[in-house]
Amino acid sequence: MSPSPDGTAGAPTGGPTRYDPQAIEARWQQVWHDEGTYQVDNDDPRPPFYVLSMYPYPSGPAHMGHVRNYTMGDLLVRYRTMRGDGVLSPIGFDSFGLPAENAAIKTGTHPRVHTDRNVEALSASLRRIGAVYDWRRVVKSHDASYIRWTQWIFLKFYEAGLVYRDNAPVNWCPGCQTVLANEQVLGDGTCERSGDLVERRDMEQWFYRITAYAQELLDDLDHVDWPEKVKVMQRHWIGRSEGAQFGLPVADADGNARTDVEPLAVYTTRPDTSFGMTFAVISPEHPRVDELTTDDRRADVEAFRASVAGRSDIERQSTEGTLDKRGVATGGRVVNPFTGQAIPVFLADYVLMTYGTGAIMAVPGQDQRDWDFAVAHGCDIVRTVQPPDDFDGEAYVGEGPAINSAFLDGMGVAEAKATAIAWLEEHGHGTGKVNYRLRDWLLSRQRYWGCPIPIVYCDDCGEQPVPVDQLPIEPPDDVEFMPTGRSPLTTHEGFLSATCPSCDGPARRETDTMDTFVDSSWYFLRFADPTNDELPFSADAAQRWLPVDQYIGGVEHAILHLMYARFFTKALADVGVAPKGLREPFQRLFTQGMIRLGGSKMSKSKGNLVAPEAILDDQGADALRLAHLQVKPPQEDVDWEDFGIDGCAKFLNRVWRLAVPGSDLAAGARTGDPTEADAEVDRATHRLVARITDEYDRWSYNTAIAGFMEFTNTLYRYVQADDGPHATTLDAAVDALLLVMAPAAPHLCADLWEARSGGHVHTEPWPTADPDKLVDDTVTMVVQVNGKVRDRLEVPADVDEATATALALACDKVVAALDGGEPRKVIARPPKLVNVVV
RNA sequence: GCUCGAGUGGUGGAAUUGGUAGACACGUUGGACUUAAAAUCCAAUGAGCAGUAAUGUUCGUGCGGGUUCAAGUCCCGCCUCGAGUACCA
Repeated sequence: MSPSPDGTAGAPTGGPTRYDPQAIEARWQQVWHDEGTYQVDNDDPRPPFYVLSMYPYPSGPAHMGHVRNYTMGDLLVRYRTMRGDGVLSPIGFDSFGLPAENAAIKTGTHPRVHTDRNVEALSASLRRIGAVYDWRRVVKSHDASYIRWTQWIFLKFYEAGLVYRDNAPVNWCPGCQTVLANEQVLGDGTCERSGDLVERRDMEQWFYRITAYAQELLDDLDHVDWPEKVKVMQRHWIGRSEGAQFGLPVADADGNARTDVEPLAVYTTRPDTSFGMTFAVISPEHPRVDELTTDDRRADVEAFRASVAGRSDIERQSTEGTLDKRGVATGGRVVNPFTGQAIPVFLADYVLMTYGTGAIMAVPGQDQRDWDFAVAHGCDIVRTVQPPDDFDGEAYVGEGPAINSAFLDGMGVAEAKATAIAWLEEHGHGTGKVNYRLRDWLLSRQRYWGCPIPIVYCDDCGEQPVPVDQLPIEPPDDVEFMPTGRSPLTTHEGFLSATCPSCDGPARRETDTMDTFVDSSWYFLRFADPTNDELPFSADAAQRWLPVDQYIGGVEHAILHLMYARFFTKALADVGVAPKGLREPFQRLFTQGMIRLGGSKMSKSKGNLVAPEAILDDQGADALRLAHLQVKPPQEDVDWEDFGIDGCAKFLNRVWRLAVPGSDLAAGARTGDPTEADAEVDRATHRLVARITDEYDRWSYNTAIAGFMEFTNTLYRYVQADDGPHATTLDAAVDALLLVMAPAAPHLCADLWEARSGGHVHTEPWPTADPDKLVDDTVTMVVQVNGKVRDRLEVPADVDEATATALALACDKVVAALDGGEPRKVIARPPKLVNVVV
């Protein structure tokens, strides 16, 4: 598919030069870089517009997923620049992380060396696909200048009470030798990175208090222009529920409520069904298990707790297994405050200590799981909502009037809830309560290649934040990587030993580092002010550029990165670092689909990567970019097998032969008065501009590429028609094509534009369409009989309804269908359609 | 189970408010150019039926109903595939 060695053999009679992607692409990449075409200063007079593609983990040269992502971002950067905006287009590298450390263990190469090498390789790839950035603003997570501010922000949050240390049951990945955040554990209980089965361990860990923002994180989703899918996922993850929390007094041997011990707190979303509570269930990890267990049941309870402790999370969460085996009676009883009845307390593994109060009221009449449990353990079942007459199921969870519920009887669910909560509050049993599924963000990792947590431990003063003037705390370079996978920080004396900032006595340093999602939670703010050495960024710079006008990335970050970055932005604003009014980091989000090969996601770990190099060497960057844009709507996943690189390369050749100065295709061009054919090409040119503008604006890149091709086909027919082209009409048409294609195929368009007109196509203003030229004088009107197309007529574009009707009724087909009779009805939608009903 | 999203020619897809279904591309076929091939250019290409042909005609957007003059598009009920989530009380 590469041009034939003798170059011009392919053109009808040959152009003065041939389309040589290698030569022009390298040259223009150099021009954009040397001239700083896409550098933008913070006092740029143009309207600010911030385009950001998620910064990549530097895993080596770009793969196809990168190409797709950064091509789309680049198209937008170039398009908005031509529209007259001062576009901030930064790039950086998410350069901390486990792969570099694993490589060090395997090959002995230091993660810093490995990472720097990969950053270089990836930077070079990005340049080679023609993506343009303000390279002065590069940010790398592992740079000392970035670590410093990541740690500074940690301390700022520490001061504000948004960071804390706690002993908690955590997710431990044996493969990664570190703990993971809840968000990094997949639904099947495996690590999202290594695929290993995640274990439960109790460890001292650091947390960001993201739950303090649960409600705001939920509410502000309404104010961002994001794909609904992503918003739904976040809402689900935050998991707000409204209900009531109240106490169940512990019962004595006679079943009376004791007043000398704390009632057992339960949380429910269905306080309206409380009269149907016939037992309670608590988590095996609940601190009051011992207290509630009677002596005769203690052996069974202990055995049950031991069996649960030995089970993995997946086993425990599976719905397999009979419920009687998954729960055990404690022998203890509590009192249902609504009925005054004593009810038994069970232990069951499905009650999680980490949600609500770790204890639930069980209402078998309205909850299927409670129903199953009640049947297995012989508990009473009382319906408190009247099911419809035709209901033949077990638990009824639908709407209906309350029954068997004293003062709630007859009320609907919503009213009964409110009344039950009011009753609880009035009698001091409890209150209405909102709960969230979202947990605090576990940020510590037992790894070397990450941002160290700036804390020291002093025997006398305890946990102490590192003074900010000692930042950054960098991971030391003189370390050995052990095949055990244990972080070398834990054995590095030079790193470990520190001085207590409070008493100047000896202290030891925290050896955990931060989750790399911490780094990516504020990098977009650093881009606004990347060299600031007083602050992570100035509020003014953030005010100018943030929120990001268009953020672009993979949907795989829908929960993790995007939730964390939102939290950081809000918290940074609240601690006075970011502008007060900056509540969201990314105003608009576009999530592009991933690339599959052989049915599975293309990824390094699957070993099914297609390297772009061979294509760049052969058909060139513009052809590869076009193929990515054309193959499918950008938000959808795509199979590599469906890419049409050759077709795109062929198309670029067609454009080249048409547009290159001295092209034989334009050789016989006429001058003088334009003909109707010329006027039609002129109108097509204006329609192209209008169409592409609209399609770029709504991310319909695949149809935009089709638009280029369609228009090019039109021009080929035009230049090869008997009359030949009109010189100025053709020039205007080709110029317009080069302008609208410039964001998509930048090298080719830049080269042709320079050859034709001089100057840089990418600094030209975006063309505008003349509205008067968007419609033809005549249009094709469809004539239908009973909704079926029977004829097509050329009519004036401004034909009125009466004329259109008359023309339609005069058609042979219509006359035949009417067979002398009158139409029952005529629907006229001039000038597009007339439908005759007979 | 729940929540989203998607099902259109041989293939990827197009059709923004209901108004010519299949743009554009790939593939295939034919023609031009060539000693030949490649490349290039031009043309045809949803399926069926009738016709030498121009053409005519029927069917056709996962399945079954419905609304409408008119449905890929709206409504109801299903099926299949994909994604997310999963005992969250």
